[in-house]
Amino acid sequence: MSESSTLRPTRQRRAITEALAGASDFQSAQDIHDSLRQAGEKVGLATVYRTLQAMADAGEVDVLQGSGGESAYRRCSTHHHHHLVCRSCGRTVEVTGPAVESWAEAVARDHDFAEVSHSLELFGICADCRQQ
Amino acid sequence: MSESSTLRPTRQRRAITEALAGASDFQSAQDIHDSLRQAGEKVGLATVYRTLQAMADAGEVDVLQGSGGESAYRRCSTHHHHHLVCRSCGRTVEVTGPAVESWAEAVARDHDFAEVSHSLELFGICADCRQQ
DNA sequence: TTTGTTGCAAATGCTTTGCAGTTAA
DNA sequence: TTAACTGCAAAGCATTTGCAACAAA
Repeated sequence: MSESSTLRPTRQRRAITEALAGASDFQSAQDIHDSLRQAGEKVGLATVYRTLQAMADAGEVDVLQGSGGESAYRRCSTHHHHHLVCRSCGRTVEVTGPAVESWAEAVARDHDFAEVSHSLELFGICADCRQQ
Repeated sequence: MSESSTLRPTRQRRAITEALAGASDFQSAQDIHDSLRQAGEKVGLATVYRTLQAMADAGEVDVLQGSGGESAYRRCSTHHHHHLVCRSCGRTVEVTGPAVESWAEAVARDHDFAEVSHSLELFGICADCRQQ
């Protein structure tokens, strides 16, 4: 938990950042660890976890909760948005939903809740996967 | 994974169902196990997990993915809806969002995705928790 | 030098499973 | 009797943490 102290740009940190930049879809910490391995970069698994967590705290990456207790990370634009994920191939599309945002706020107001945030993910089968 | 075979109404099964019925909010498998313990019902933790999973498969309960790799269960009305959960006390309110449903369908259509489902949860601080 | 970082291995914590005994049908 | 169900304890997994060696500032 290194608060907002000093973050050092180390080799490992850079490698992980690049691995995320190169991937188009969500990847688990272990996926990233494997990628780095194959790319010849030696980075400890614990370091991958720690770094990913730090990046998530800093809002540099998005976190998606898998159903098996594992988290998937993805480098993301900073503005608020959601994802449409293909259940079959994992392809991900970034989507925004103004309608949802305002709806969420209205609901929160109705029930007198403050500091409302929301998590929303859409799942389906993409056109490509349907064809075969 | 006992498909659509025969489901037997046992003492344990009943106890778990009642524990869920008595609770108003989401509870983890372990929470339920504890409740049963205190209520004098002796049910194995593994059984609680197996039963909860079976009920989830049957659509009798809702499953919420916690951030720490743990699942929370709740007896739920069968119609489609979402939840507004208090981050502080855990109080849960069931909400529906016609706007969200139609938005989700529209997005899916735009990107040519089929069989679209979505998971949506709202989190905030309820009025009671804010007062203290 | 000082302090954040890293790697490894050990330790967590939640959930699943193997197996033998138990129970509903 | 038979096929599910149960409990216990032993895995299984993803993730976290302690600690000594390291590296950036």
